[in-house]
Amino acid sequence: MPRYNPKDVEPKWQDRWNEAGAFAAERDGDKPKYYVLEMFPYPSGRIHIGHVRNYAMGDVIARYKKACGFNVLHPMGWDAFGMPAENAAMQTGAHPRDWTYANIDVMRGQLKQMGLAIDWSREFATCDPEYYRHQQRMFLEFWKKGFAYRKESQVNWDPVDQTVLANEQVIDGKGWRSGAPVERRKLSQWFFKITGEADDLLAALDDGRLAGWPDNVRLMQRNWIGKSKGLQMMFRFVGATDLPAELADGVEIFTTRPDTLFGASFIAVAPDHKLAAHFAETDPKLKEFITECQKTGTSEEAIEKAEKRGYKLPVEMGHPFDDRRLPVFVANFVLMQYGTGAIFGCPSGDQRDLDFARKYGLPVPPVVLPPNEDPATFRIEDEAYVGPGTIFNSGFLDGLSTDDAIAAAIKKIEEMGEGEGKIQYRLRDWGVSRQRYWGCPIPAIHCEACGIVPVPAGDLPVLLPAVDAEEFKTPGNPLDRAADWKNVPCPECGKPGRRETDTMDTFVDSSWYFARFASQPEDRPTDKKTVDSWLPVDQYIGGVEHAILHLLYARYFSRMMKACGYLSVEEPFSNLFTQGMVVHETYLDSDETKSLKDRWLLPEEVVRRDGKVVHAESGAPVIVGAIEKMSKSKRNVVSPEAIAETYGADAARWFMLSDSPPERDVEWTDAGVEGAWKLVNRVWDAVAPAKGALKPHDLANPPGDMDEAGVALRRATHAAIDGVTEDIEHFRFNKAIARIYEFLNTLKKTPPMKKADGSPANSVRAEAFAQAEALAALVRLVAPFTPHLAEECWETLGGPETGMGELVCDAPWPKADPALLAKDEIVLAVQVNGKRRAEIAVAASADNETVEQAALSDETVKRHIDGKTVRKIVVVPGRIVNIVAN
RNA sequence: GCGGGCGUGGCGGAACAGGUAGACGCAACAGACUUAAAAUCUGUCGGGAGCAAUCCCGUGCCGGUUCGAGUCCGGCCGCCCGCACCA
Repeated sequence: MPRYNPKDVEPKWQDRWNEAGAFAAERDGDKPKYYVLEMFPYPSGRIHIGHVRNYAMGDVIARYKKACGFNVLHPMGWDAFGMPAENAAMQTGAHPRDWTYANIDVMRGQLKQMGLAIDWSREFATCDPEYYRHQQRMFLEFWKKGFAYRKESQVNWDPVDQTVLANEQVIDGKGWRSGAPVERRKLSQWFFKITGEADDLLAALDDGRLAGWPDNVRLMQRNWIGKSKGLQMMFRFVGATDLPAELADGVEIFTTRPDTLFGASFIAVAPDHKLAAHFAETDPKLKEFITECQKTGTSEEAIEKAEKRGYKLPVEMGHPFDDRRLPVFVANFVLMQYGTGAIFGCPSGDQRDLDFARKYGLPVPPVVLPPNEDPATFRIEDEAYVGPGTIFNSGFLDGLSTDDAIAAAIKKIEEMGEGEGKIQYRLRDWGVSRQRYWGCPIPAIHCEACGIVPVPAGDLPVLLPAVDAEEFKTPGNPLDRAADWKNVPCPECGKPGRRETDTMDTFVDSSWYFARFASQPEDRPTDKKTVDSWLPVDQYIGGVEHAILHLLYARYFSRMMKACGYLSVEEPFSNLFTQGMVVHETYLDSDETKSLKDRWLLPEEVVRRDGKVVHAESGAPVIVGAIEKMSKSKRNVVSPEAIAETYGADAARWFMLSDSPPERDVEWTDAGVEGAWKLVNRVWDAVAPAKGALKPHDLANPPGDMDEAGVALRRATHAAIDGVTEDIEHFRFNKAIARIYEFLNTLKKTPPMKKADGSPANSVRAEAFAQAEALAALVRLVAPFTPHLAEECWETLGGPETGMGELVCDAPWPKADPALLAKDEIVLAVQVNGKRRAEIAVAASADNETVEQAALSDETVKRHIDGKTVRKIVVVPGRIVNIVAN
């Protein structure tokens, strides 16, 4: 019997698929379409095993759906713009373009080695001018329609590197590379008006348009959009102020809790608020305080976690409902981006306000009485009460519920003409400007006379200028220094102008790539008819880390593209699956004289010897660290190439889908992949001796004279088909795999049916049929998971001669016969007072009375109810019997 | 800080919609084959008591609902992820 050798077999079938054009998607005939898409990779250098898991999942779906008769689109491309290429340029001197395309070449080869059923003819990278030129064209249209606009916003600025920093590049308030304290700086930037679609983006989460999305992702998006109803109102200064006219009116605040207005004890504005800026002009200490606040990063997390601090302004404000005077602070926990950048503080009803009030000795009047509390004894100590209750200490609101009080307070303020009920969103407009080189240039020209002018459509694309690789080692944005490129005449007046040097956020690139995969006309982003024939994506698969931004931006982008006539769907992804990460142990060299950075060891540098973990070469002890997401910095990565080299792509794919549920993290272990390798061989060992077994049988016509063993095998076969099909449909790959194991165990335990001895001829024919059917099913069931192995088995069994398909990837998915799934006899557990005491076998069709009698007559059951009175018998048909006795 | 997720044998996990906890895999142990090892095959495998039949305990912790709770409810504890310029 030939040994299975993936090194020969896998490339052989990859070539055969290629020659046959097996995975080209074509919109012809009357087959229904199915679009499977995995989030495309960033070309970071090499494929890691996390990619293998992601793409293996999509591949199972693609191959399964193809077998089920769908016309499948399963494309691949590269999310190729972004910071790592520029970081690499700074470190190694390689030009981002060269670095990126070289990485793509390597990674394409690695993906092909995995045997994915991908239509490679549609591949592109987002840094291809042929892709981003269309993005520029859409940008101009969005601009014209008012979807794109400019406004000022805050960024993290590194004064040494002369660059804007991502939040992840700010560590303890300092730039990651320069170590210089980060400043917050205002820049004029481009935005997409995503808030204009906030309502529809929110509505679609619940109206069925995203029924195929996981609840947790929809919830995260709902929270992100953060629709809240509240009150926007003015607080007025007490007495005369010498403030300029635009500030003298007072401070406009937004609150979701107008019911707690009587609990107000201060007013606070954000450090970026214009009122703060005004007083800072004449107050150096305030100026210093604001600068201090700006050293906190721009992330919401950093701001929320920082100690609550404030600076008191020399003004006071009146309470709208009584004659109290409230102090006014500049406070570091008030966010300028949300609401109006100003709040009223109610310490008894908000933890941040309470912390602040305690720190600055402000009063804490309680105004919401929790249920079952006595107003005489209720006190706020260290915890604010944020829940519902009855309003007290609150004048005209006393005795109302929180909900009623909210309505009453809004009504009153509206009557007073001091404000109105308002809906606020947490969602902010999408800032798409990036002060970087390696991104899609924003097609605009600044002109002293004409302002900001669009690049004429005929002049597109605005290509990135050729920049010397050395340029990236100089601080700042190379585009700013590319004089030849930057200095151009204004397209409107012809006077000297300069190009916009901002490039687009890479989330823009990934917001429409799925549409471009479906349709790639040369002269426009998409051909509407073609793209509509494929969209929406039927199954989108990717990491949960994209649950909010990428998926929300893509949803918004579809709406903009629809408005411009490029496609017809609002929601581009009808079903979403978010898979977990691949994690691995980390290993640390025990030599503490080295810097931590240099002590991390690759998994292949480490071996387990006599229960100890040691360095493979030196034998020195190794510290086993936490199990973490695979990352370059901790070196806990395994190379898919090395795995494929040793065990083959099939084993790697199988392992990545077995054991752990796909939505959960999976730990990569050597033992695990060895287990998968064993499986590959067990399948081969089951198939190889049955060479040509399929040819003599017509699987559609089972013989009628099957004996018991044959019927048992057929039942197992059809149970496996049924179970695996259900499991794949529901993304339970780990369970599908468990069922395949079960089936294979049964198959192996069934004695060989082609007997050479004197068995009756009919029986041999019938049993051989059962076995052929089992093998044909087995091979097709494993095909989505281990496609190369399946092809080799299919050929060996004589599959091509059955008329089902030359290749198993073209063969139809097996169908379970319901008649073989039904059981005649079932085993029921019998409980006495809720504890399992016995099992009884009854006919599947037995009625409750029969079941009760069978249960009561069981010896063990009798013993347990002896001397007691049976009070009740619960019979759950097909499941359990519970006898209640005392 | 806010939001989301997860806690089941030595390990990854299974358990449908409240109905036999531990499917399937890994590891481990015992045996077969082998000069030997690897590979392969067979068996055992949550803890405890018992020769056995069988019984007691057991799904992070405390409490509740129910004939019946890993699953539902309330309260804790622990771990992981996201938070707008990483992709």
